[in-house]
Amino acid sequence: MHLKSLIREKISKKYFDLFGSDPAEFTVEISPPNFGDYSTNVAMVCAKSAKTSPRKIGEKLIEAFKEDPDFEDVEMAGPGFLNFKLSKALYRNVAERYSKSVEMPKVKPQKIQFEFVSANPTGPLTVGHGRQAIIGDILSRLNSAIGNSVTREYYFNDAGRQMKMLGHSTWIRYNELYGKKMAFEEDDYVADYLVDIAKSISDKYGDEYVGIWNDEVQSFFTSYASNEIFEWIKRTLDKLHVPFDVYFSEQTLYKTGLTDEAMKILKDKGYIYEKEDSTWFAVSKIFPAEDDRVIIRKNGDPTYFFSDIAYMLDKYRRGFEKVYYIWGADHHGYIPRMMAVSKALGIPDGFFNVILHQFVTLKSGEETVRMSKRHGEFVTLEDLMDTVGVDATRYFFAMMDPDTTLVFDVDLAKSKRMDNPVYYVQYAHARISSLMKNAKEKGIEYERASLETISKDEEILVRELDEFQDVVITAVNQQKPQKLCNYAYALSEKFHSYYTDHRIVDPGNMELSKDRLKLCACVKNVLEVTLSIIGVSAPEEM
RNA sequence: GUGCCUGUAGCUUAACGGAUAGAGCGUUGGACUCCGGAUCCAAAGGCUGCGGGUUCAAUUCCCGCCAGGCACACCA
Repeated sequence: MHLKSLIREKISKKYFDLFGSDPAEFTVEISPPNFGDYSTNVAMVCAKSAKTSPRKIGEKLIEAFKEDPDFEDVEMAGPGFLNFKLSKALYRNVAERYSKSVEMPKVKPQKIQFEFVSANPTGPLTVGHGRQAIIGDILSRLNSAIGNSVTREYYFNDAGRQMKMLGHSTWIRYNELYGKKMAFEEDDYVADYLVDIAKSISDKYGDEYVGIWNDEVQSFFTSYASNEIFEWIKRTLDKLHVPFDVYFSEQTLYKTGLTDEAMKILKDKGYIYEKEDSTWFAVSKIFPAEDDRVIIRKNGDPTYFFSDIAYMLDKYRRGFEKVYYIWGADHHGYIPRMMAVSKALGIPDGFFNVILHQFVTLKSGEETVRMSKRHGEFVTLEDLMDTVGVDATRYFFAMMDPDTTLVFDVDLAKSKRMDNPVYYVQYAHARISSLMKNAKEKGIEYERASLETISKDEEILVRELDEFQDVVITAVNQQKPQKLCNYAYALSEKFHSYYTDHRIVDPGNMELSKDRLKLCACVKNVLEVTLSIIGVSAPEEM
């Protein structure tokens, strides 16, 4: 059993026996050095309800644990912490388990959805999308791993104004190829990648569209360009190892009649009204401080917000218990109106969730690269991956709290030196792999080692191994992928330190060697699982 | 002006409300005739932006300031 859980259960039970009630919420954690192995604050948090002092509670618990063979020693220290020293047998059990496999904690399964990236096919993915892709991907991996049923979804607008501008811009580039200069319209896309697409059209269809602009040409250029770009986006995601289960097109909502249905529901409930020739959704009826929003424009075109309403209804109808929208921080103003939508549609609280992440800038040397999509001056996600590699790209996006702005240090990510955390962690794994190989060559079989020689320094490692489940749960609950990176780093750190102080494969002491190898195998297993969730490779050699 | 996010060592940052705020870079000084030196050990460097409050205990929770980022469209 997980050591902390074991200690926790023993405390709860003893406490109930002694005081006739359950203890208040308390913690069990790894002690600081020289305070035993694990410590709890139970005596302090229960003092008030038990109407006695922490010291008295602690003394009684210590007395009650005297005969427990799992605890070699229990002491009280500081303001009332109880510090436990665990038996060797417990440590052996834990190590034994991790040497075989790494179990994921399991939760009551839920059907959940993560919707992320969702970039419209008007241009390549940027580094900002990259951050979002990694956050979404890791949270998806985590939730699948603990037993939830996860759908990864990519939503895109394939109707509407932006698409039209994309088609028009491509057509202009196409005409340029034939020497016909035309003016871009105000919101057209001027970026260079459209030149390539125009060339490809020219290669296939020649000059048949030069100087001709009508609805048919419009729709041809729009769909040609968006298809090309979408393929490009998908290749990039593939390269980044971010798969999607569903690519959901906005048009579907209109084709299936879901938009009409959503409109009817909201109308019946009185959330829809007409004003100034437009149709409005009454956000203020739910959140008085918020402004109402237009869903059908004067010209009869629906806004994207209207699609989003129907899309939420669709998600709900599909039976998800929870949906997560992962958005860049610039979208945060969208949250209240979407929350209002979920309430207006009668969707239960807890269904609609948003995970926001702050922006990304790139740093190379002293120079900070600013993103400017508008002028076609931005670094694509693909360029970044080609420069620093997939592992570093993923790790660097994963290792920072989504709530903080991320300065992506390109030079650091590229470096194969010790200051690069990716290599530090991978190096630990490669080093252990090398040990295993070494042992194999010498014919040392360690799988069935007894672990009798386990002592203080090994226990440090075992405690760190046993943190794994907690880290996973915390990462999921707080939606913080960086917890995994921090953990992988901490475990690697403890291994490197252990390695330096102890000779693992010692021909002069076979029993010790086997025990140590077995322990290293545990570390390797946990590192592999952790890295696999981060989506970074665990190399045998580097 | 309103809302959201963030202020921790010179730099990048960690810390389910817990004990002496933990790392890396940089600086200084050390460690393999032996398993991968891409490693390890040590030193120096902190009124955790400021001021209140809650608590046995606050970097963490609450309130007010200050600073930076972002958003406030019939664009997404």
